[in-house]
Amino acid sequence: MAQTEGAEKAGTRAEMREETERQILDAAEVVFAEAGFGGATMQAIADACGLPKANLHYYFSSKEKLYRQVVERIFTIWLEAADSFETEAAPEVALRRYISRKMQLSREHRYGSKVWASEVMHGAPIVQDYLETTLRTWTETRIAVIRRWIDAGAIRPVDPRWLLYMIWATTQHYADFAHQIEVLNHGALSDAQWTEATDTVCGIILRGIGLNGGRTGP
Amino acid sequence: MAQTEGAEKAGTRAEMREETERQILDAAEVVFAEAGFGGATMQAIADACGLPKANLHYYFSSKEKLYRQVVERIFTIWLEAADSFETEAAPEVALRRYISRKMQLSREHRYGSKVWASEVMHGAPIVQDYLETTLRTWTETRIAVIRRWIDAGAIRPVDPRWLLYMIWATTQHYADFAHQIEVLNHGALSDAQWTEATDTVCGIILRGIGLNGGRTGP
DNA sequence: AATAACCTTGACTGATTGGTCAGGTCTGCT
DNA sequence: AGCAGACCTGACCAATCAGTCAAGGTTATT
Repeated sequence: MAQTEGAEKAGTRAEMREETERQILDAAEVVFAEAGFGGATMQAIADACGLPKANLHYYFSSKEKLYRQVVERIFTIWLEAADSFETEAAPEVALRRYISRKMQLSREHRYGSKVWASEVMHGAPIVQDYLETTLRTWTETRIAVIRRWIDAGAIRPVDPRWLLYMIWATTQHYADFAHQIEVLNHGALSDAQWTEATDTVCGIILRGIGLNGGRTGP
Repeated sequence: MAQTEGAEKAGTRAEMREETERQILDAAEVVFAEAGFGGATMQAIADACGLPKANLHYYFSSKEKLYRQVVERIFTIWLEAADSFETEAAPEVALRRYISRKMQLSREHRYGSKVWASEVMHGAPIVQDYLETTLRTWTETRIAVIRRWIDAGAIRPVDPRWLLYMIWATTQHYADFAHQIEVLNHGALSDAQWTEATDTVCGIILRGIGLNGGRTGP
């Protein structure tokens, strides 16, 4: 009974193991996001997913290993979203889609975003290599794309780096500073507000680099 | 000798106490920023300012009290910078000055910004009341100012909230994600890069809300 | 049914950490 | 000089936490 816990359907051994690991990772993501790596305790994570602490150590040999897997999972999701920055599309289309996707991610993966932010803020002790390899490569290809747009006169000449940082900062702010935003908003953002915020962010950035990004005419 | 430590000039008792407290707060700011509240240890802070741990407890009764003072000091600096958003100036002047000031703050108070970000990310357990009073009031007055600009047709109609969040996010990103930026940049940003980033951020945002914010013509 | 492999868990441990305290030192004042 | 009050600190707790372990339970396979 203990193994076929709750409402989950029993599957093969491998499926059940995967399911349990996912539950632990989900709980760990929230706890790490809310307390930071140092402030999080294995007991708190165990409580959050209703498992005894010793069981966590059966699936993840150490707190650091568990944390590493949480961060790696976030990075994977980030990478998938990064693909929505299509290098072949027109700047207006590519940027609008990328910004929208990142806003959606901030809404759906608030805790993941916070863990990533926390990790980078603390000097990326775990994911330093990702920054130097995957992220750097991705960034350089996108910088090249933006440069081409500039050379073609499609957008105003701005250093692509500052533009990318602006997009990352603005979109991730809605996850990382969600608490502050919700205090100022007297509650969580509504569907309409998320849409409006996304449109506004797209509008300002696109218009800011010389595109007629707004919904209404110039 | 222990009391007239290092190169500091001896002053009155009160001055020396203030000086020591400042040293501790400076060290604590860095340690809290780099390790988070939970990951920071009093011993690490003590080492960072070259004082025995017991001495820290003489000046600050508990880790939480020390942390609170660090956060309060940051909030004060933030408030002073917030004054550079002059409510009487033209939108282009007010916004450009405010953004520039915030960029400068990100450069000069990286650790403070990180502590604030961390505090808010974890649900503002210490500064919740500041968010609900001071920050909310400040934000509401600036929203009113921006609304007036919109009504006067000075800037395009955008919800002032999303604009403010964009400014906060973008400027603070240069402090909170400094590590990531420096990895991608292969080193710290130069004076010229800071100036260029500031100009670009100002340019995109001002242009994005319908002002001719760039240095060059339209 | 027997067996081996896998999973679960309460109880335990060594190490770390926030905080305390007694006894010492220094400073300013009379 | 002598005293009171402020300051300093090594040594010391009690609590907490990551990680261990042995014993028991469950499942798949033959």
